[in-house]
Amino acid sequence: MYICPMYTSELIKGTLKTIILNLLKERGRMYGYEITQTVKDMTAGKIQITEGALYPTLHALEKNGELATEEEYIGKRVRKYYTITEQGTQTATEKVNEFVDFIRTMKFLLDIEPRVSNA
Amino acid sequence: MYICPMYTSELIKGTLKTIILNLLKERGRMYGYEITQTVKDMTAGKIQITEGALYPTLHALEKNGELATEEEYIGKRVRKYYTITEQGTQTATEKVNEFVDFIRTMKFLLDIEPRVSNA
DNA sequence: TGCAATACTTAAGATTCTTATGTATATTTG
DNA sequence: CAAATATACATAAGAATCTTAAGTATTGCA
Repeated sequence: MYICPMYTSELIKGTLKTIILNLLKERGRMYGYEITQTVKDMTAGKIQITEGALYPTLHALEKNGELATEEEYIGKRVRKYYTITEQGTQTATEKVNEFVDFIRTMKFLLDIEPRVSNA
Repeated sequence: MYICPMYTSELIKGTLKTIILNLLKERGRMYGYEITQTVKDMTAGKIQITEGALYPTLHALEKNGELATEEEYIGKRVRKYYTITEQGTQTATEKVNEFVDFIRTMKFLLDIEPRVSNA
């Protein structure tokens, strides 16, 4: 089995929105820093979302109506919680479906799996 | 099952080199236009490599010593055949392995599959 | 008390793609 | 047989998305 320390940035490119939307769809409510840490933990450090990539993406998703925010004070520090909207939930489903289909196509194209059937 | 006409460009981003190298590794000798058509056919049009993306990538791979070229005349028209080098073969294997690992990680992260084991 | 972790923001630069344009030959079709 | 389409290459401008970097400030720990 191939072990890799961290994926080349090209690979993760294009999946960031999918990851964020899906995580918020399944977990309900999260703040930015929490997202980076959760993804890092769940992937054993293989996917590390940088802050420079995360926050602009969160802002874009909010502006687009797929996420909503509520600020909360933890002591003196602001924390911005994100929740997914109805529209965001729909987008999340679509993006995951597209990704699943993409994986199937790539597996065939790269000849990774024996082609079982056309189902 | 989800049917999609063509993937959003973000998804394919980052897999172009992997696709090209692997195809040349398995098929031996191909020219640029042939690569675009083969990928289009194999993916039922879901992945369409544009020429603006293909040729610069081929040139970069050649410059990097992963591909070698030989020109051939088909009538009056030049055709540039690409073959993979030893170094390119190694890179192809690495990139495919990384992609397979990436798929596994993403499936877990997106909760697409039931987690069977940690193998 | 100083360093690491938490928590957010934004700007500059790199990479990789799309879109567009250019050139030219070969084939098909009305 | 002329026009449209397909084949075949190349490259430049612009868009999108990420990395790197720099800034600000609070909190926890050794």
